[in-house]
Amino acid sequence: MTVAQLAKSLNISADTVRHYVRCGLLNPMRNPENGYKQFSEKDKTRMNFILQCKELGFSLSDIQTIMDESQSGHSPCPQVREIMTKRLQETQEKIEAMTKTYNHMKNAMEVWQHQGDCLPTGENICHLIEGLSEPGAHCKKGETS
Amino acid sequence: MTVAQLAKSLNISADTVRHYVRCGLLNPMRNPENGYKQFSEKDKTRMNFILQCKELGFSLSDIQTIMDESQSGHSPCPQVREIMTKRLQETQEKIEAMTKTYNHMKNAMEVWQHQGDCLPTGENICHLIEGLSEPGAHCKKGETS
DNA sequence: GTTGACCTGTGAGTGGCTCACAGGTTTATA
DNA sequence: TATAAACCTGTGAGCCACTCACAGGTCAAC
Repeated sequence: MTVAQLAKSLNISADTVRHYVRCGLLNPMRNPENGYKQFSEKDKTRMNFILQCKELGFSLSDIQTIMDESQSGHSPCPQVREIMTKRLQETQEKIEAMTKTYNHMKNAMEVWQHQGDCLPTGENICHLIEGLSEPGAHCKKGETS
Repeated sequence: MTVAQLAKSLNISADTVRHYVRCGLLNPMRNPENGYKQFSEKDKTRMNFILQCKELGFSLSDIQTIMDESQSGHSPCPQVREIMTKRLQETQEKIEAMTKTYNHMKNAMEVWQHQGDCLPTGENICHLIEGLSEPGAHCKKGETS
């Protein structure tokens, strides 16, 4: 299989395949005639594993770690559990942070619905944004449209 | 104000301040004696604006765009609304994607509680992970600990 | 044999920091 | 006044997971 064939069969981009090869997650043979990467069924299985791991929130280097451990004959399971615990918490924190931002955004959009646009003065950059933290300061006069 | 003083007064890292300067979001004077960055009160106000924008989900280049528009005497408000609409949707999509991943992770952790660790065979890498998508395949024998 | 579509590998760019590091500056002590 | 230690500076490079750009190679149809 070439890069494009493997990519298509797994519904990912050829660039992604190349990226994983460059990272060392995959080590395909080379076609001696033209130097192109040549993937075996085993490579495809490996790629599938990588994709499954990604869905589970593992980073590429996590995946490398797991595969290395397995390759060297040890059980990767304890590491898998440990890494997952870490990633689970990180993901939770990220979601919380993003949700907080999202709520700020939503709130801003609502407030802005009732405000017109303003021309900048030397003192401020955008009334909409600056007004949010100083409730009394948002645009009352000088509205332009 | 030096980098460290500005950073401390706004509770951000000195590296972040330097980063914004490198990006062109801030253009502090230089102390002619030693070439150090020298921030004015106006720079601090500007930095405050940047931080507010970040909380609202704007990217650094969004912020640059907004400040440029304002600086050139035009109202940045229409752009602010437009960019925000885009970022709001992006943020929602990101949260949804992360939540999906999070649920996968949670589910995996639960399933794994009832499974032992396995030694890798030539055929697989980690039963825990591979077992998730092939419900019948997860580790039943050969458990090691 | 030649056109043109497609594919290849590699280098570089993205965002938003964060770290490393050599050297300059400031402060405390001798 | 000398010197040592602590701290601060600017800049370069690295992080992650791709994605894009691009010059050149390959292949099928005519």
